[in-house]
Amino acid sequence: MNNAGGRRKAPTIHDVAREAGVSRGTVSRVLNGGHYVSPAAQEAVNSAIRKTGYVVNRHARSLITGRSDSVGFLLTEPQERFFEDPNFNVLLRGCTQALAAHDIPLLLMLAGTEDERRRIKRFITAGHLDGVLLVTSHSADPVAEELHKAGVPVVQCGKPMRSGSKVSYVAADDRDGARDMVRHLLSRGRRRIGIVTGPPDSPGGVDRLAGYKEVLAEAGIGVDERLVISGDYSRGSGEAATESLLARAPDMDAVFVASDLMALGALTALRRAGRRVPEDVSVGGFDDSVAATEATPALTTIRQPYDRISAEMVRVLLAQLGGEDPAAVILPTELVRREST
Amino acid sequence: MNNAGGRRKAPTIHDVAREAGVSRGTVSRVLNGGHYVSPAAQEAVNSAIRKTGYVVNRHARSLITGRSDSVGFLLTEPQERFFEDPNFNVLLRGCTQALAAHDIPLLLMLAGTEDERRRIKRFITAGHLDGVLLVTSHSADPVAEELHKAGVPVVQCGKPMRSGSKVSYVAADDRDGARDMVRHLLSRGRRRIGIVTGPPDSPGGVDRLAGYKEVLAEAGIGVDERLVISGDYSRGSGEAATESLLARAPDMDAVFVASDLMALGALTALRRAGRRVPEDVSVGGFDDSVAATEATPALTTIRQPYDRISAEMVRVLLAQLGGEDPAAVILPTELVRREST
DNA sequence: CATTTGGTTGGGAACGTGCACACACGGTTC
DNA sequence: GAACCGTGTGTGCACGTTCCCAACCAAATG
Repeated sequence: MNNAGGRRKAPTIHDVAREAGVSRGTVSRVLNGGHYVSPAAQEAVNSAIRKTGYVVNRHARSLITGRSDSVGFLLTEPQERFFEDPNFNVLLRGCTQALAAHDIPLLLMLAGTEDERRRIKRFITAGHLDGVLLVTSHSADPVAEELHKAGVPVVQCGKPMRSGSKVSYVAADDRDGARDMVRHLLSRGRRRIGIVTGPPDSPGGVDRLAGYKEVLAEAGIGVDERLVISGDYSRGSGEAATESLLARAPDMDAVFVASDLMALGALTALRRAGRRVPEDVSVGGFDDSVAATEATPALTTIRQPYDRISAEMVRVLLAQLGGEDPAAVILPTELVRREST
Repeated sequence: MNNAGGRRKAPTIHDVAREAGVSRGTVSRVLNGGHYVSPAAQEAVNSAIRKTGYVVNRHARSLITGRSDSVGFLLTEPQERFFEDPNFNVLLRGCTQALAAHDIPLLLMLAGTEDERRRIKRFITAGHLDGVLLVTSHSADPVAEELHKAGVPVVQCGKPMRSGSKVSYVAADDRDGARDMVRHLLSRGRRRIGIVTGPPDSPGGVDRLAGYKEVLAEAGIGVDERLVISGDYSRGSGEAATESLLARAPDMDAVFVASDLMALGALTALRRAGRRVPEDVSVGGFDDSVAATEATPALTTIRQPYDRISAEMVRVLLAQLGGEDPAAVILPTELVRREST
């Protein structure tokens, strides 16, 4: 406590070594696993660390190991979606927490513009990130493939479109979730079931549509193409798409909307058209974001286990840093019944 | 470890020097400002940098300078609010972008639990963060003061409660915003104006209440304490508070709610009570978050310039890193008229 | 008793950078 | 001719850590 405002300089591994009466090498060994260290030395070093308040200098460590012990959270979304979609928050928070448990800081990087991407690529190739957690909705995004090719461990949230890709990913079971929802709507006596699916170039769009068609076929109901339309996951597109559906098939008695945010738009469109939910038209969403509980009526939806998704993303990434091969993880979804069906 | 893609090791300042036919020192000088370097050498170095694709190694630099050239974004909110409140997103994104322009990475750190705080404090005192951007709603938070005392540059979002504090902050003009809103409600012919303010230990609560009282006094209308209640900024608390107001003062013809999120709750409570908005009761919010535009009816609200707030937070922090004194910045608000008044 | 073995320890070298310092240069001034 | 300039350039060292290697020791083996 010598200088008032100024930060006094931190104790180094050298100070700890002197305090414990051992060499720097021994302290380093205690720090990194404690192999080949006698119990006595171990204890001496640990108490010296406590006494001096020593914290390892990550920069010096990184310099020699070549690792940075930090991870990037890369968001390739256009800004509007980042504002709008509460799911990103849940994901971001989950990843931050899971990494914190391993003492790994998370660097947030926005990669919306080409300029931002260039800067990030420079940063990564300079070795300042051990790995990257990638979040994007239009998962045909080439960035994952590029980074992977460059030898950077990547884990993507959501299934990549290109099936040949060897990039790790963690995703919910879109197809199965869609099946559950459509079966549920059938069980409520609905037969003219519409769908607002995601973009045709996103697996969320393709797989949810596939599940929908599968169950209808199973039930002996053919797919009426007038009941099928796609949106871009934004609220506004859900509203417009539902309007189109109503115009094309006025007898529609249910609609499965491939995201909660779009489902909010669907509710607006239905209200404006004078249809009551769920009496006239049932509405099913997808995600179980906060939007679902806050909607009136509260949305029946398919819960994506975002907390588990983020935890798995971190787990897979760390495994990959440890030398394991890329992996794909698909997590089960769950139907959450509320008021809209 | 040369894996499949094979990351070849990055070129160093030494490679650049050899390529340019100069010494490491000269390259370093070009990198850091370019003083005392001849135009010829400057040009040779720059083209060598381009040719080799050299990127400065931040770890080596940090090791010797003692700076880390990175900034922490500290969130001391309990998790629910982080999920719920879209304003955090805007702030986080704005700060990330503003920092990226200076090539400074942002490290996201959650400081909800005591354990997380300890870990963060260790991280900071180890010198791995040059400064901290702090976001918290209950701004009596001691963390800002603690970090400041420890000599860490801090910029807080929102006015600190303790008036003696020397911590930098950037905030919107709460009091003036509240004045604008109440004047607006008066101009719409309302006279029994209620208020759901923020927690009494937050400046958002105190100052907005002060502005409310001020304008009522100005207009010759006394403050009816039955029309005054406080919430905690959550949607649920807005709903409950509005219910209480209606019970205590059934003749209320307007309510100024100190956050958009709480205003959504107020709309719910009013709808349930059979009051039409804005015919029977006008509702004014605060923030102008996405929630305001998406509500039905769309909320009249006080716009907090979050984009400018984040930009100013970064500006003030960088200035402080450059040796300037802590500063307080108060930004003007703006009334945004929509359907709810 | 000499030698090997295996756990344990210390010391030197390196990682890539910035900074202090020394030095070169041609032109003044004393 | 020596001592000073100011600008431009190269060199050695330090930053705090990990890694490698040699040295040590006690116990086990020949």
